[in-house]
Amino acid sequence: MSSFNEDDAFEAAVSRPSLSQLAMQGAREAAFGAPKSTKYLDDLNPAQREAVEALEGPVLILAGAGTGKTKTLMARVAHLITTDSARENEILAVTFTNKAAKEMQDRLRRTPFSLNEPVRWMGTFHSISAKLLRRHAELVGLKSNFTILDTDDTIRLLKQLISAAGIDEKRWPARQLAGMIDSWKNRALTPSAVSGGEGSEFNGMGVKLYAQYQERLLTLNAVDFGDLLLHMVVIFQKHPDLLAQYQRWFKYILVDEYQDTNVAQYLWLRLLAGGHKNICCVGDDDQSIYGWRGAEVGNILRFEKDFPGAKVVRLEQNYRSTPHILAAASSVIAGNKDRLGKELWTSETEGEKVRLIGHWDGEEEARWVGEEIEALHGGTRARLRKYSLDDIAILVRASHQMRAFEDRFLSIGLPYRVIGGPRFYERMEIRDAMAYFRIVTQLEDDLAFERIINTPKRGVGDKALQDIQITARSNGVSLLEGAKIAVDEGLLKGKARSGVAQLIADIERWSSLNGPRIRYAVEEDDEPFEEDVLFEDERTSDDELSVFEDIGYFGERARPARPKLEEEDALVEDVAYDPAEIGHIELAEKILDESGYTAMWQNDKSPEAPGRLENLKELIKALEQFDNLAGFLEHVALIMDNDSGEDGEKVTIMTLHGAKGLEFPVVFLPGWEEGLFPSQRSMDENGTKGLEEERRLAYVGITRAEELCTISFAANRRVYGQWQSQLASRFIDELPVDHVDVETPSGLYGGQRSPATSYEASPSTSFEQRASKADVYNSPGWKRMQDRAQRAGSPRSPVTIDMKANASFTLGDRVFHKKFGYGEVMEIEGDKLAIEFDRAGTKKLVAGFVVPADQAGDVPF
DNA sequence: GTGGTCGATATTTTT
DNA sequence: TATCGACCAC
Repeated sequence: MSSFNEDDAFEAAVSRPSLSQLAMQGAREAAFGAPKSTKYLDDLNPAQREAVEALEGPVLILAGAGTGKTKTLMARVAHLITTDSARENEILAVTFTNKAAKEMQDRLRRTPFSLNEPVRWMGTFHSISAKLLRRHAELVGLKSNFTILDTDDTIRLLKQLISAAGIDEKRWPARQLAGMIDSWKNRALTPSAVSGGEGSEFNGMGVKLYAQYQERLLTLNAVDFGDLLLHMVVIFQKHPDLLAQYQRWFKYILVDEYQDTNVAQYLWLRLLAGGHKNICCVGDDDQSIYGWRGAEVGNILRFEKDFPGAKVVRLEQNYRSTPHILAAASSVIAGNKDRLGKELWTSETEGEKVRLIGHWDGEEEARWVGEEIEALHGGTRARLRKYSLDDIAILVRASHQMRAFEDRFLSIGLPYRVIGGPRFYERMEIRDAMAYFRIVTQLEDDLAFERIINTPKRGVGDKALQDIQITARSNGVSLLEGAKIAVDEGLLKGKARSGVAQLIADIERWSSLNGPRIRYAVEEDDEPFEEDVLFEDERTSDDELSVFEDIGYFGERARPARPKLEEEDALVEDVAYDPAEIGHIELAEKILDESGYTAMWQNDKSPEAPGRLENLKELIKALEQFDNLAGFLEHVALIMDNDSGEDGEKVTIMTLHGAKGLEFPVVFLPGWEEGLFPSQRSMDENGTKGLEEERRLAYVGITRAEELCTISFAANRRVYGQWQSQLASRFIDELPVDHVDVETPSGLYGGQRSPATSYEASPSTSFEQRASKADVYNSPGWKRMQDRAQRAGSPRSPVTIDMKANASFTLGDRVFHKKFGYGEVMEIEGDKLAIEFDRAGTKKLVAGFVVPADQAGDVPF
């Protein structure tokens, strides 16, 4: 099989070989196949190249921030394929987030070499595990069409178990139990493996409840996120023959962000890499910030022991940030003891120093940042270029810090986007809609049924629900069946009865319309062990296979729901359409309409309602990319795609955690105060380990910046409504003085910001010397600000008025704001409005951010 | 079964 | 200070 290789064609065209050469080449190609181009190696630096070319055996790539990690990884994939070491299909590439997986796919597409087929086993630990578990579900007592529960489902389930166990839910919240179970699963502990001491936590019932929970999941034919991995680890451990097949299949394994792996993931990898040991892990111990979530930095620190003879390659040349920014980051991270050691460097020489500034309070800080952003955006900052708002990010330690910025930006009319809030699929309306889809797709999905039985209101309360649950349990059937019996036997009365009866009829009708029940051929080589590799006893039986096919769990690669009669569809066997079937998109709309769910939000007057309807529309739109509801549900269970098509330039506000892996020309790092950052709680709960993780967070924050990094802190901050005076963070003392400019605080009622004056460090400071909070506290600007503050009294921020154009509202107008809802205009001051919101109180806003009440739903951000 | 009030509570977050 | 959940009154 010869394939056209673009690179070769390109080279041939450029070098213009003679006809005879061409003929020779043709002959050679016919005999040996086209010579493979390794152009992707050309723009790698020596370290990257070394990492790419070390194909065999265990390799650890220690890739500092901004050192071309993804590029290197993808060049490695290219190299594996070009050197015929593996086919696309035999490479397992694992990431943590879908975003990272997607980025790899994109990157791979841009790598100069040509794929013969897609690299299919590239995805998150969870999505790959789900794919594997669907094949082998029966080995852990599940059916292949199991449901993947999210955190919310889990908590509701645990609540039931806790109250059934007669435990006071108040003292022992389900959340806490969920956290414990999760951490057990993160450590690959099945109930029987949990140690006695730990298991008797949670009022002595910890493990018992864990075991009960697992049983319940099995009867529900459901798994939680942790199970996806844990079940696979258990399967691999119990079935060495099966494991051996996968070991043989996945010839090369690549792992991204290895420092974030937990024990279960580590075992998962170790098992799969156990045969050939061709495992290449990329990571940065300095960016391990998920210890609290079960990540074990130990995994990366121990790599060489786990895989003797491992090759370790360090990527230290940074292509992202200026030298000052790198110096600051290096200087801070040097404070950590447990490190593999790495020093970032750059060939760049130019750049602004890291800016450090103290403010009087949090609002002042937000005000200053707002003004800075306007200046940067306007291009009026000396020595600096003009920036798009998209170039600018504010990275905070805790999400509550975002508020000050949101409030401020709202009132000066600076567009921003908050990343990280509730994820799309976590929103109430999305989950409700999904629950409808779930019950229709799987009539036994009790949790889904429970969720929607009274949404919208059908007069079904706790009592009615309980009756149904009892009926279902005593008959050993699903809730839906139980409900049917309860209706038939007259156990339900009045409203509840008619409501439930209607719902049951609806669900059955929708379900009958749910399709399409296409049988589509699984593409050749899509999965290991089709035909040739599959051992006879492991072959999925025809029955089971048809389950997959019917519900479309191979849906990602499946053909369109109603394939047109094109040639390739000749592969589709046995296409059976029921003429009564409607497409899944229409069905979804039908369900939401007929259930009254859409109407419920249309009649809702709360500020969120229009947004929720909007989200539902997006949900429907998202369906277009799938062939059927089942395939879609799988996607949503595992993916948080929050990329709602945003319009216009916006400043990004997000947490430091959320910023890992991203980069911005301009970064603001506010709130560097003891207790807040480093977080007091982190230090209290995890001591030095906690502090080191906080420090790594600081490192991550600084290294996000390409051109300009501004660190700030406030002397006073409102914490839970109480004013507290704050001390500048110890991390500030760890900044290298020669790479930092101390800016003059504008101070209380300062209004005008003084021009960027570089604070001259005392002559005795050497290159290695650290900056100090004292530099700020002793700066003339700080003293001036303190004086003013003392004269003015309590800490509070001035309100500046920006006179921007337009908007015509009259006193008393009813208006709508996306965040605050409906309200009435009470005051007008230029283009600024004071609005008394029905629910959110009185706010001052720029007129551009509200619309007349009758145009709700069409508000700028 | 719904709506209101009161009190406890308060990082970081992916799948 | 703000939010969420539980409990109580209609």
